[in-house]
Amino acid sequence: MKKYNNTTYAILGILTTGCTSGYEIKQLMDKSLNHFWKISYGQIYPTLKQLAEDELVTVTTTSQDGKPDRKEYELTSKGIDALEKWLTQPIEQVPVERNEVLLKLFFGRHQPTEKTLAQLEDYKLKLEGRFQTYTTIEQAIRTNHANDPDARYWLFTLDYGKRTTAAAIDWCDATLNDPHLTNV
Amino acid sequence: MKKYNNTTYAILGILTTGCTSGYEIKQLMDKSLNHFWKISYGQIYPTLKQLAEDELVTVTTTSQDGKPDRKEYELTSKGIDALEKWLTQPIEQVPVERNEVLLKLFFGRHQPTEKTLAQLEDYKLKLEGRFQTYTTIEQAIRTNHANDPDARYWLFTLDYGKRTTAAAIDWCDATLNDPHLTNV
DNA sequence: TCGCCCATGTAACCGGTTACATGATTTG
DNA sequence: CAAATCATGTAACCGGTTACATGGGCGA
Repeated sequence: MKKYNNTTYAILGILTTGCTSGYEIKQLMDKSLNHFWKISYGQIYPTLKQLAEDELVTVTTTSQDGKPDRKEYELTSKGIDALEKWLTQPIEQVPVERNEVLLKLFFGRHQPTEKTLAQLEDYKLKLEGRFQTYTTIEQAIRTNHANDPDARYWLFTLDYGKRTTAAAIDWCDATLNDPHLTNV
Repeated sequence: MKKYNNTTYAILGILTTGCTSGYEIKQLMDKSLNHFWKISYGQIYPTLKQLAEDELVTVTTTSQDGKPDRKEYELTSKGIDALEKWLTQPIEQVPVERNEVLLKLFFGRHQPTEKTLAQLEDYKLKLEGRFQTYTTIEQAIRTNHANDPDARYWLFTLDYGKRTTAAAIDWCDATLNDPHLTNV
């Protein structure tokens, strides 16, 4: 069986949740797995085309009056097989997450301490904003998708985001208060 | 002033730590900021060429007997300015970190629970390995670079890695023991 | 002798974003 | 009247990895 990249499987997977068009896929992704897998139309449309060629999905074009034409994609059994096979494969390795703040901090010696502190404060604020976003999404899922069988899995991914973000915020605090940084 | 990408600044920054050739840059990066900023020769050599053209660094080719020619790069004052200016700029936004395990977990409903558990166990093992690596590097810095003025900043970045990895491991444990997952 | 270390470099490729083009309808 | 929403798509570009080419020295 042909190998695809993870983004292709993300699209395949999202097709199981009831959305059918490229436009809908983008919308659903933006509000559900945006925090760990963002994608753009520049990927979605060509990928759907490819998936149709490979018969992992079928296409039906429907014309709607007053609205642009719409292509509806549906998973084939071949598509479901491919998705399920991918799901069970363990990941090869945990990828390195690039972090611009750490990169700047790494060269912190070439900068007055107050600038470093400002950088950390700014980062902390951004992380706190992100944490808030996670909490908001979590509430939305709990109220709007209480009976959705997918919901529990979505909450797991949010919990991951909250925990790692909280740890990063704690690190900001610890570093901001580190005597090695403040008493130079 | 021209804008460069972060990798270019990473190279610029690493040139302040005493290494001079492309080969040395790669080596130092592999053992110091590899955990949050990996790069390959395919980026290093063309970037150094560009930096020399833009006069942020100077080049001197030295021939060594018994060894291949070697190009030594040195920061110019213009290069130092560019680096310092970049250092103080706050980051635009915290980037989305793609996570293949979360992506698979998100579609966990289409998989038997035991497979999901296996995926999580595997992930946890990999994270524990990474945590160990961080601890090892930390010890190495404390013993080999005790008096290096850069060392404290390096330790901050390691602390970040340790904290966020530990949080991810905790999440694995919590999810593995979550009754929503184990009693289906 | 095999493979690693030193050392530089490039071409092909991949994954992804951004900006653009098109165009009707609805909402403020 | 402007702007957003619905809807599809492509071309240019960017950042990055991988694989390859070259070639002497050195240790097991």
